[in-house]
Amino acid sequence: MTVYAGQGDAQRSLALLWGAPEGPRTGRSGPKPGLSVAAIVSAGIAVADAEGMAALSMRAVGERLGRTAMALYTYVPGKAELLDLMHDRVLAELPTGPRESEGWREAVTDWAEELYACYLRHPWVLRVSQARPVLGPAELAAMEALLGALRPAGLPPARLRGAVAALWQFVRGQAATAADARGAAAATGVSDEDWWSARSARLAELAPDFADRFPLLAALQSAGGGAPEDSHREAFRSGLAVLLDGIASPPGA
Amino acid sequence: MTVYAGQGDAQRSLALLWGAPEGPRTGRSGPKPGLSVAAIVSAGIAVADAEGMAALSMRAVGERLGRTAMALYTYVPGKAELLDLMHDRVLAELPTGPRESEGWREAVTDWAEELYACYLRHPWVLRVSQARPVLGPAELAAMEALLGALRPAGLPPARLRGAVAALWQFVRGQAATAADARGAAAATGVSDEDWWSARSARLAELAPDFADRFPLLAALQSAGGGAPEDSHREAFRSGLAVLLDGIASPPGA
DNA sequence: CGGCGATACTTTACGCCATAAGGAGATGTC
DNA sequence: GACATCTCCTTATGGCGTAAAGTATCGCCG
Repeated sequence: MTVYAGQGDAQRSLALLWGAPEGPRTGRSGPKPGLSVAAIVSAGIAVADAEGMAALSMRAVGERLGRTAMALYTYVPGKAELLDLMHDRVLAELPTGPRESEGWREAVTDWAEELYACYLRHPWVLRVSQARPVLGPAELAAMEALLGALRPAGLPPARLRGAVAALWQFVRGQAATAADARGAAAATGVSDEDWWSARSARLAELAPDFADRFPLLAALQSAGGGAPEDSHREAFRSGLAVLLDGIASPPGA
Repeated sequence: MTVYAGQGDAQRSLALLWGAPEGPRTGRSGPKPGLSVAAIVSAGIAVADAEGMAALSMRAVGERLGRTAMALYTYVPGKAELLDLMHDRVLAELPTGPRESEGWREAVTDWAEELYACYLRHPWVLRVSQARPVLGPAELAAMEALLGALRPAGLPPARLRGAVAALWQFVRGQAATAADARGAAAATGVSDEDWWSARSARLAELAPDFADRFPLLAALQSAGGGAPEDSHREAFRSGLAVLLDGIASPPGA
């Protein structure tokens, strides 16, 4: 199941994302906190990485910390805000420093590869809604890094915005496809290759007129390409190439 | 929340998607069926359109048909398969006939606009997983239509695959962004514009060093662009332009 | 025409989920 | 020592998908 983030209390999420790193807490009564927002976020990521988004429940996170689900509500307003925090923590894995690439093509390619790999490490992030982003520091840093990589291309603002959108959506979408395929393979024990051939066989059975109804599709399918085992990477590379060429070329028609 | 589709019994889904259009049912005993797969799919789409993916439950669909949730299981193996059917039914709204466009750029633009509009009509479709696609007839037809539009560009197979992937992911991603923004606006009563300005103000408060930490982002933000009220369409258009230019240009570096 | 098997649909039940409400125990300040 | 404050718990509510089993309705065959 997909999960909306950014649907919680945005103000609270923002404050937690950018908030002070938990001062020394002087002059407050009551028992010492046994948990922390950071620990809860880590536990949430651990659960989601291990069991997937569907298994991410407040109970599961609490259990991993030796608490009940309700204990978390002392630190975090609710599940939606926790997701916002988890999202930004994951994006913080991306490098932000200046790049040593030779040109903007390489720099953008590096950026895309890093993001793609990050998404594959944490596939559940792809189930987090992207509109009305929560604008955590890591997300903004990733954006800034992409803008830095694209700078030498010298695009005007409108086109730059388009390029950024197209690149991010593409990486995200391809990562989602690859991640889902990997997840399905793991869940069912059927390799991607086997799954596709089984599906194709069944389809040929149900729609014997396939090649007539979808001639271009059939032609493309039979026009072999890269080895099937890395078809996801192949699609990623060739799609990215199209995007880079588009960025490099002067605006057309 | 996002929902996996294609996670149900793929064989059953395929059969239902491609299956015979319900023969006259001769020589069968028992009460006459009061429902049909098609009616259930329609009801599901109606519920999802009206209330969103999160509100799509077997109970809700059954209720709309004057039945209980369990009545649906006579016709459909489960919720996952129902989602597969709903997905393909929605894509069947797309035009498939030959286009009267003047060139491939226009043809591809038309295709992208149609798909974008379709996603916005049924935003919940964007919460359906895309890997291991169920390969319903409508989805294949949409693919075939895109290939037809791209044909005059004369791309070699590998690049064609890349272009298709990049285009589809881009449209899907942009539609998701726009749809989420619209949904959030409807749910909260806060316009996109107001939301962004409120968010920006809060952000400036929490991160006063914003312009120092993210100079390129700040610059891009202040470099005004299209009117804010159609910023989603603007991003869609300029991103698509980059993609089309990339498809038009010869493979680079 | 009687009865029987197949089918449509229902009720009930199970184990999940997020979280509201309220209580118990620990810790600090006065 | 009294009290306020804070952490964490137990309990409860109303949802979910769907397994299991029961009931009602129909068509066929004897």
